[in-house]
Amino acid sequence: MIRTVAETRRGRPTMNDVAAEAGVALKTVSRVVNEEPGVNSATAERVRRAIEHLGYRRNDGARVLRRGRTASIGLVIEDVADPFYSGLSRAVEDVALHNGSLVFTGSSGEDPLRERELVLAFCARRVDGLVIVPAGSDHGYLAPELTAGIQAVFVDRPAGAGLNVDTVICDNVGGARSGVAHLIAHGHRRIGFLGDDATIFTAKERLRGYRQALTAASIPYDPSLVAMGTPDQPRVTADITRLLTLDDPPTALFTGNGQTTVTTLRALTTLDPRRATKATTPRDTNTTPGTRDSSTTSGTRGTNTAGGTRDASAAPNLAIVGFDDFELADLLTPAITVVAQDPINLGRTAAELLFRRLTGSAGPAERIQLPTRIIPRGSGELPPPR
Amino acid sequence: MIRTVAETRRGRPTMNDVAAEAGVALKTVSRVVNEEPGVNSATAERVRRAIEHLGYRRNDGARVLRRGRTASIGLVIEDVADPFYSGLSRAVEDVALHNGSLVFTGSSGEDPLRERELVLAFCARRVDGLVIVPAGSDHGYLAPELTAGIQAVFVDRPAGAGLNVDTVICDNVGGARSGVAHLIAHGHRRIGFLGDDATIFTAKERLRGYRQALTAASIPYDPSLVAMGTPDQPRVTADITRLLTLDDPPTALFTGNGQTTVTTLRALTTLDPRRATKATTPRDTNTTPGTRDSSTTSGTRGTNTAGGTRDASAAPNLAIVGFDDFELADLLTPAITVVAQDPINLGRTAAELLFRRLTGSAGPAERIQLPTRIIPRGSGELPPPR
DNA sequence: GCGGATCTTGACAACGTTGTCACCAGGTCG
DNA sequence: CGACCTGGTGACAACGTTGTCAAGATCCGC
Repeated sequence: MIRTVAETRRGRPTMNDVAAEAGVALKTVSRVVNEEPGVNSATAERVRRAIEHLGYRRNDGARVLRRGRTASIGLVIEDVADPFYSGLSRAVEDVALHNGSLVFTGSSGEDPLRERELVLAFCARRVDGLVIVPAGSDHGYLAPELTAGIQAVFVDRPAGAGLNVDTVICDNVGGARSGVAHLIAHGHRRIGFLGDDATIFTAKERLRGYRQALTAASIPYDPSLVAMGTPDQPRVTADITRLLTLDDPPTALFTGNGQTTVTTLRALTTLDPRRATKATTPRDTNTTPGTRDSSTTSGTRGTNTAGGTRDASAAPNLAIVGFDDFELADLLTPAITVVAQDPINLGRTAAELLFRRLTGSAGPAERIQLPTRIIPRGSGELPPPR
Repeated sequence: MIRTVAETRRGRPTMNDVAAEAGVALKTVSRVVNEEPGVNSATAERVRRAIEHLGYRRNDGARVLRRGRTASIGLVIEDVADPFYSGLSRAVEDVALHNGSLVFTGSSGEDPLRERELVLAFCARRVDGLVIVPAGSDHGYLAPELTAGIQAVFVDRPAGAGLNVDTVICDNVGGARSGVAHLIAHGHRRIGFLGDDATIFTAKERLRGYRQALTAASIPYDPSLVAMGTPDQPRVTADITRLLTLDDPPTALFTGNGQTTVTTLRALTTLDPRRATKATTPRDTNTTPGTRDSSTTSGTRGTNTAGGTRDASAAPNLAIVGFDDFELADLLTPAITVVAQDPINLGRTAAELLFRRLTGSAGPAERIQLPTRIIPRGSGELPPPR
């Protein structure tokens, strides 16, 4: 009995090992593995048995080197753990699967440097294409990649100036405008705006929508009603306290993204016992899924709620409309009215566009805008106190 | 002036092109790119300029082929869009980044076949290691990979029989036991159990914990109080209706995972107007983030709540304890008491174990069990009606 | 001025696959 | 019977890197 070298070798068997085992040439194994026609069925069977016996698996790395396409794409988002992006992520993954592609996923955490590192690492792996939720605004580093033929689609936010790439975003201005108009239609004229950090594209756009709605209703814009920043609990609580202790406090709030909405609700519960579910059982955040980062989202304990001379709990029936839908919005009391965008649609549309490009679709860069829609649930229909 | 071929060529420049441009040998470029010592600084500078000029990036695929390690790992989970798994996913990603590795992510969707496909695709890409939340129970297909030297760590659920791999799970039995004991301590003796599909490991374990708690309190086990299955709205609503119309209905519910808890709350809101936030504004699920799949999670509209002869809305103050914490549990009315496990810790622990193996740690397969803890918030402390 | 050490550089094979081309045996057709 | 095709197979180069080894230049001490 002949024992081949392969059987005793360390590590992965190669096509060569299989060929030796089956007594054929390397190329014949290649043909069998790739199901190319023109192999005698008896030979093929012998090869397949050898493959089975040795536990051979094709090395796709080497294959890629030879053929060019890697059948993989890179996905850079802000944070996989954020429900908005994880929905988007899943949609991209599904489209990729459908196109026979694998997905490298990476979270930038709003850090332009990390975004860049991730993108370049993906490019070094020679992914066929990229889906990017940009953190930074300078994407000059992408230019060489693009001219080298890598396809990229930006989602949720556009690319920095000077980069001509496909983009899929939602109608931030229109969505915010309609959400604020909804509050105005229910009688509100003093409407607070709580937004994400002002450097973020979507935050700026939504503020723009807010102002448009005010203008359309001939309500003057009052900067003191606007607060923007990262949606961590202390900051939001402080901002809300400031808003509610104004001489002429808002009767309604428009919150600029999902995280901010949730943080706002938690702040209001802390500030206003009448709204509070159970004042003695503070939230324990350490193990909560879906938070951005355990260090940025601190608990409600010990937040600096003491503040102005007026009582911040003077607004028990503050109306609220939030941008972004979120799980359980319907089960809160009152249920939360939202301007919903569709992360799954966003991801799917972007990925489909990418694969269309990869299969040869030419033409100038597209900019697709997806609609939003209002889902009234109660919190946005509360009238102002008279 | 000499124009090199590289400048006019299509596609990516290679080290060869850079070498030609800089007037050095291929190997010298390799040294510069990899920051190996022993290159004259003037030469190195010339090479760097050529790299810059051509927009060269190292092809990591070829590099991998030569060196063996791919500096990438594969992550297979149930669904990236599920907040539990997306938290886990983010933790794995962070550890990978910290170890200079990229992550291929894939969702199995509880389909053993897809799990297998994903794992094998990752192996074909020669990932260094795998973190797997198994969907199936037969992992024979992994054996050749393991003997070939691929490291694997199973998370959240153990591997199928006969596979000796590292495993990180949480204390499902103990967690469920303590959650149910908590209800018993508050006076309940008729406690319903709503669990995930009975084929899923964690679901079985938690049912075991439920039974242990009953036994410890000398309460007989009543199978009619147990309902298991995929946590889609119609099924859960039907099950709850059945439980509440029993001759001797439960005064408390223990829900076996996050999705089931949420679905249960939604069902109760539908069934019991006294619990309902606003009966006229049904939830609109189409755009909600974090749902398992838009087809499995249907809205509450049109669910078959009509059923038994008794009134299913007869339990306004049903106590509830849920397995898994979830965002907003603290803001519901009443706030929801949960047995929290820590998906981030789960992911981090698994990934760290994987990288310890990859850096040479030998020894027998470990089985790490992480603790859970109860977070009382109100719903689990409601007494039974007298 | 010579043997040897040091520094810098390059030629070449190898990683595991696929594309190209050529070869051989056997059959078909004119 | 020779030209031609066809089905099956294999030899070989190439993909873009890195590891090994060796060679040439320069410098040291004696």
